[in-house]
Amino acid sequence: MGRQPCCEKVGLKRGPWTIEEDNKLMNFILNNGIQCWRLVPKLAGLMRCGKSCRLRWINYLRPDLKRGALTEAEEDMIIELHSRLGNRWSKIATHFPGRTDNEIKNYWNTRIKKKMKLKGLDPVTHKPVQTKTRDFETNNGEMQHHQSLGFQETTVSLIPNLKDYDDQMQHKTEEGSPSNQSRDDSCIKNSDMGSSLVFQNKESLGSFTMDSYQNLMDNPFFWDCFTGLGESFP
DNA sequence: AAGGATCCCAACCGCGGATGT
DNA sequence: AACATCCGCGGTTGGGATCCT
Repeated sequence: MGRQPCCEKVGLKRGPWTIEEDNKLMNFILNNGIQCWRLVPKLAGLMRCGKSCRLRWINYLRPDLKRGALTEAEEDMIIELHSRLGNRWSKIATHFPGRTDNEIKNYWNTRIKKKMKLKGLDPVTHKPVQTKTRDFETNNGEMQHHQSLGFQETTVSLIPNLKDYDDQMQHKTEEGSPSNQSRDDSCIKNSDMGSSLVFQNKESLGSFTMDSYQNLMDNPFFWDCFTGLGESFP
């Protein structure tokens, strides 16, 4: 039942890394840098394949790694980025200095996915699993109350709109559209952690910033809009 | 206390793209 | 152009830790 070895070479060590191996790899890279991962294990005196060394360095040994649990703000940003980028974890991870794509992917799969399902949202499309939104809205007095507080219907469908927009942009890029602007550039004005995301040229959105998204997410009424959506869909 | 179920994450695999020859 | 090699990415899994009964 076991897995096939990732390298054909027999005798290479697999499984969890020991402290000694970590030290060897760390010392080697800090002293010599990385030219070719394939050569790293040989030169560092490790019985590992280059791929394994690369992964260990990137996901665990890198000195700039941020340790500890992800914050709520980071979690919200992951959701937002995932709604636009899909499962492109490495792209998403570039917005989180010190976090790895593996870490974000794991966090998504083990926690956010569940949270979204509990809120009645499809983790793939970010759309409510429910289709009869009209019935929901008309039968839900609270929803109307929230709208009277300033939450428009478009607010709830915001994430799906972003995804659709991103899909369209990707399609455009794949077709080799003369407008060569990258998808990220077209919708993110300043994508560094902590700065505002500004979505432009989208009829359905107008202008929308990450800050306002954060405000939305922080507002308990926003999440109330989804309460009960999942109950009718096991 | 025991043991079964579930959660979580480090590590692995296979694939596709980039680069070199 | 064709092939080989390497790297990086995303999906998946093994197994330790934790929770539940």
